[in-house]
Order: sequence, then structure tokens, then C-alpha cells
Amino acid sequence: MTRALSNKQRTGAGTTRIQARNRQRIIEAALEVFSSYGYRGSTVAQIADTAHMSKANLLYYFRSKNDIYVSVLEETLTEWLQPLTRLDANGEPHAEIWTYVQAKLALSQSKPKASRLFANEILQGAPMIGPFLKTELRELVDAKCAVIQLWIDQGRLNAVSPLHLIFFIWATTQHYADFSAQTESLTDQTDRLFDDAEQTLKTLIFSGLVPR
Amino acid sequence: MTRALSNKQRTGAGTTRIQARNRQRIIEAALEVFSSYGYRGSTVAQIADTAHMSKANLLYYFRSKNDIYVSVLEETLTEWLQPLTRLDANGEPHAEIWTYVQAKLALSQSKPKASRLFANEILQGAPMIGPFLKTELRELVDAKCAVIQLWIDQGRLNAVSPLHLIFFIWATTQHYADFSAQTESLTDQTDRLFDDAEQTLKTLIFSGLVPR
DNA sequence: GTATAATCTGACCAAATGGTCAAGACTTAA
DNA sequence: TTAAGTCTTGACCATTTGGTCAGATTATAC
Repeated sequence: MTRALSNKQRTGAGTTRIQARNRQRIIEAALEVFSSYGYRGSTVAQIADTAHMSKANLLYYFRSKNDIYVSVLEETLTEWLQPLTRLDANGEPHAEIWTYVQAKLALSQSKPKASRLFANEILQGAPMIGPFLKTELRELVDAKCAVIQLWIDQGRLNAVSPLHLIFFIWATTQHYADFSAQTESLTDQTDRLFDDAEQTLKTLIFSGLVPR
Repeated sequence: MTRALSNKQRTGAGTTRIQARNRQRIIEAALEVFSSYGYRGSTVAQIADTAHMSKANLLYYFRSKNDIYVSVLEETLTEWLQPLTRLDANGEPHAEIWTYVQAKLALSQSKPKASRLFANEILQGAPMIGPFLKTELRELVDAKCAVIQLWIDQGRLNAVSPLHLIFFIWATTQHYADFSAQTESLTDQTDRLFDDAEQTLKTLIFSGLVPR
């Protein structure tokens, strides 16, 4: 990343204090910009401005625009998948699924930029994280689908495609972050948006629309 | 759009045959390109190439990149909202909603590019159709929410927020078009994708996950 | 056929873009 | 204090971008 580092000024893991601080500032600015305009629509100058830094200085810390992009994606990816990894085969099915939905919805509310970053990336064909999707994400999802299928086989859940259940959870929760420009244009009570979403999601996922 | 048109070669509505054909070719190419890379990420040269046309010639039909973009959006918007306009207050609630879901899912499958075009636009803050969202779309959605609310008040549907029910339907159906790079990375049976989605959606919307 | 308008093109331009570089400013271990 | 390394910058460059224009080519009405 940086060129020709000596052993001076190290704080640990081969990074000086200034490096750590500036790389962090850049990553934050890059998340802001990339999540708004996508990779192609973002410019290095824009990121540098957002980070209150000269373009040349920014390019001292990251070799290229692409380097920054990859770093932001990596930085955000782990956190984004955390909730799914926690879905526990030994837990109670409804509780486990609901915990997952709530976690995803909370993430959509607290980190909308991360959501939009991935949305942009995947919308444009996942040129960068395509390989990751087909390997690591695929493994995680396959594993969790097996768990859900087991619950279904035990008669503890109605029969649905586990994969599509996961898609529905992703789609509905991320919708509020990714398309906030739309959701917020269609309601006056933006403060109650996520509470209402949670309520409606709960009803739909567990009871459906048909009255008993 | 074109400059200094005379009355020659008119086929009707002030357009020559050549104009109609070329504008159509451009719109199609623009949909292809804009839906893949978003507004900022797309270039006029790219659109011209896709339309098998010189850049200068393309700019003879559309004054600017922005002009093309607006035209594609307008061209696609009506078709995109058609299904919702058909939701009928006098129909049977479940049938009406299910018809709507099926129509949206079919549209997501047959016109994924249109879906991605809007997704890109809204993801980037709806700079172009923001005003439309707050007026025309808002009116349509408000009207249909009132219909759904009536059904709920009559006890014909479980109590949910009509607005969020619509969001739920949009999110889940469009997910398959917008994030196809992801959905297709996570399954082997891409041919059954939409059938499975439909099945699972039906169960979730009407019955939920809790076994009766 | 021919005049007139519509269509098309290559050459061109100014601005924006990602990226480089030499040199100056600042930090820090000794 | 000082020397060696780190950090920062303005000037610069090649390429790409959206857009223009004069003029060549084609279609059409008469």
C-alpha cells in the first residue's frame, strides 16, 4: 500500500499512527462517495475532498481508485454478514429467524451507506465481489439453508424454499436503506418508518395476510 | 430535440420514419447501458456503440446525455407502474394482491433492465425522478393504500401497514432483477429461480411461516 | 432530375479524470 | 541537534469525457 516503509514510527502491524488515522479517514470518505455514486460514478478528487485531503496525498496511501474501493468493500463486508453467521441451528426457529430479521433491519437503519455500497456493486454485476459471492458467501448461505430446511422437515416451519426466505429477508430489510429516496418520498412519518416496517414484516413472515 | 425540422418526411406527430427508428434504437441502447452502470458511470460513446451509431449522430437526435437519460426513464416508467394501477378496490383482496405480485414478478423477469435502471436512479438519491416520486407516484400509492386499508378494516386481511406491504412486494419482486448477480451466484437451478420465488412468496404473504 | 431539407460524419475542443513526480515540510529515534 | 525516514503538495501528464461544427451524403417532394 505505502511504499518503502522503514521500521520507524510503528504502532504495531506495520502501521504508523498517521497512517492508521489517514487510512481510516479515507475509508470513511470513500464509503460516503462510493455508496452514493457507485464505482464508476465516483471520482478520486471527490473522495479526497470528502476526506479533507489533497488528491496526491490520498494517492500516497492508496495506489489507485480501485485499491480504495476494494479496501472499503473488505472493511464493510464482514460486519454485513455477521447477523447471518449467528443464525443458530440449536435455537428456536421463530426466535432465530426473527432475531436475524431484526438485526438486518437495524443494520439497514444504522449503516445505510454500507447497504448502498453493496447494492451498487451488485447492481452493476458484482465485478469486484463476484468471486466472493460464489465461494465464501455461497458456503455460508448453503449452510444456513440446511439449518432452515431441517426446521421445515421437523414441521417447525411452513414449507418454503430456505434460499428464497433468505432472499426475502435481504430484499425487505435492505430496501429501506437502498431505496430510502423512494420510501421517504412516500411517507410523512419518516421517524416511524423502521418501526412500522418491523411490525409489518413480523406479521407477514409469521402469519401472512389471511386472517385465521 | 432535433433542430429546425421542416414539414417534410412527416409520418405523424412531427416525426419522420428515420427519426422514429433511430430514437428507438438509441433508447434501447441507453437502457442497456444506463441500467448497467448508472447515469454517472455511463458514457455517450458507450451508448452510441451499443446503438451502432456514431456519437455525433446520436447527439443529433438527443441534445445531451441528460436528455437521453430522461427519455429512457419516461419511456419505461409508465409500463413499470401499470400493475399497481390495476389493483381493484372491487376485487377480492387476496386475488387482487396476488395478481399484483405475479405481475411485478413477471416484469422483474421479463424486463430486468428497466428494474435496474430505476434501482440505479433511486439508489443514487433519485436526482431525476425525485419530484415525480413525491407527486404522481405518491398519489397513486396513497390511493392504493386506502384500498388495502379498507380491506383490512373489513376484516378481509390481517392488519398490516398497507404502505409497507407495498414496499414488501416491491422489494421482494425487484430483488431478483436488481441483484441477479447475487441471486444467481447462490443457486444452481437458475431456471427454476422465479418459480421457486413465486411459491415462497405465496406462502409468506398469505400464510407466513408458523404452521397452523 | 433537381432543389430543399434531413441525416450523418470526422475533426475538433475544453473540461474532467486517474495517476505521477520532484521537492519541500514535518516526525522521530538517536 | 540532527539525520533519516515519513508525510504532503502543486505542477504536471496522458486519456477520456460531453459536446460542437462545417461540410458531405442521402432522402423526398415536386
